[in-house]
Amino acid sequence: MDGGVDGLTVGEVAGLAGVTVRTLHHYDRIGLLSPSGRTASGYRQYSAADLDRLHAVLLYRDLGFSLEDVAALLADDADPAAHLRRQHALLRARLERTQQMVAAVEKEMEAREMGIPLTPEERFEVFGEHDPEQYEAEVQERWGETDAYAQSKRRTGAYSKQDWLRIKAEGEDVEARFAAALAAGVAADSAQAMDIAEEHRQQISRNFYDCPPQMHAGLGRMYVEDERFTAHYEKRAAGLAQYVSDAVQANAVRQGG
Amino acid sequence: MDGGVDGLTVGEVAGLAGVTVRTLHHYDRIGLLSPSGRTASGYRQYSAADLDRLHAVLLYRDLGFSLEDVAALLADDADPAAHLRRQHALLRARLERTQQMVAAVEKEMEAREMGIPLTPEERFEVFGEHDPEQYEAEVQERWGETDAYAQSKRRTGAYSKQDWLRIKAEGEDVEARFAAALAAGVAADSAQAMDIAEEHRQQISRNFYDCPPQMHAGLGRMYVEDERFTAHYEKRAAGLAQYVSDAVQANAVRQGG
DNA sequence: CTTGACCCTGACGCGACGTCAGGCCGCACT
DNA sequence: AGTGCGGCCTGACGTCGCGTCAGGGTCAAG
Repeated sequence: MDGGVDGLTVGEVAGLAGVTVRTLHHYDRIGLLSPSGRTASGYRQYSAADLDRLHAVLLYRDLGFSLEDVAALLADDADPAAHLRRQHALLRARLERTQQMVAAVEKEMEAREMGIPLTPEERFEVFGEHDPEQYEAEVQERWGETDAYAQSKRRTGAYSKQDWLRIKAEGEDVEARFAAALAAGVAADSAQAMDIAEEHRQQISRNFYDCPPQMHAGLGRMYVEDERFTAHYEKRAAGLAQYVSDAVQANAVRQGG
Repeated sequence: MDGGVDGLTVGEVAGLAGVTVRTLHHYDRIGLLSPSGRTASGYRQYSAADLDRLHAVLLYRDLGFSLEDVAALLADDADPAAHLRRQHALLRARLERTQQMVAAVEKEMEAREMGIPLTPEERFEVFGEHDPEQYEAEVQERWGETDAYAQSKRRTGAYSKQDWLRIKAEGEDVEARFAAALAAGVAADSAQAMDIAEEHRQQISRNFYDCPPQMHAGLGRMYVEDERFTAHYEKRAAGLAQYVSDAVQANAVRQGG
């Protein structure tokens, strides 16, 4: 009658939360999460409030905090709403960082496809926010755009030479057709130009990685934003980078709609 | 003359990659990443290829792989393009999971706002994919929608009672105005209904957490998708949940465009 | 009243480094 | 030519967050 809700055992909580019993023992031992009750025989009993706390602990832990820091966070302010706000902010930050990492990998895939070398800073910049000036000058002169470096980059690939030549030829073909369309005065958002763009997209998907229209649009933007990709296209024809970018984006809208 | 590129020292690589020298020593010791050269005096010399490998190591590590697994991954296939594809897929999976966690936190914030209890499974389901059937029945009968559980949930909040009453009153006000608009036959996508929706959004932002239009639209969808939220509105007036949802989404489009 | 699943408390082990300790390079500055 | 001083080397021990027995009590079912 006196509404004392009974608790869950370690095993039940462990099953619910997807952790081991040992983990819960550990959290009890270090005082991070002690069950609010025990049975006469010493069994741990976890209450609903304990589950709340465990939930917060696991989320913070998953976000990379040490258990000591988690304890501090949970001790700081007892307001649960504040935790939800903080967790929300932290998760959104993580989301953003992951998106940047995805973008970085996509950029690298595209760079590899074209044989364009990325600088070491560029490749690591997504890991932690260390000072970007620090090693810049020094590494620039060591690993600058020397032929040796570019070639070593290209050699690291373990493609079959056959495949590589075929892929290269396909790429050449599409680029040539883009250049021809540009020279002929075909509008970048015309069906003809978009068709070439679509073929470009499917080529990437076949040969390198799955490239949905939206991602393709991102690559298109990069062609005009990153000077090395721009240079790659401008070497063939003036204005080609912008032209390809426009056609790719127009095609993405067409495919997406 | 014979183009042997010289390497980077541990400190330089550490600075570039944002790790400590000790970490690089460790990776060398366990054979995960041994520099391709040494100076006469025993200094480690890292080549560009070593940086490539380190980059992959750090990415996989960041994704949660043990160093042993990372070694296996890197040994598996020497094709760098395969790694990029795999990393891309893993990152996208992580992105998705993070998005789910963000959504879960948002749902919980909203639930707390309305005093609706979430089941334990619901709160933990985003952590690891353990069998959803397993503990379902058992916990359902223990922690089902009893008053005791709901009340204990509500009590866990540490709001000042003043604040809580004011916030509650504000919520009541907006809900009442929604209900009145519905009763008066005002269309859900009319300016009047959207104005109430916008006030609802700003109320959430003020009292609970920053709620941009897009997120607000997500909440709106939940009002008709989750039966408990639906019930909350339907108790006041039939069709109100759908009405609020429509108004909120229309307003999101208006604000977003 | 036994059996098997679950609980308890030590206690040791392990992965991925952090953190000295003691000593060797290398370059600048005097 | 010496003399710092920062950076590099190799042990070796410490730490964190548990995993994994070992040895023993508990509890509902048969």
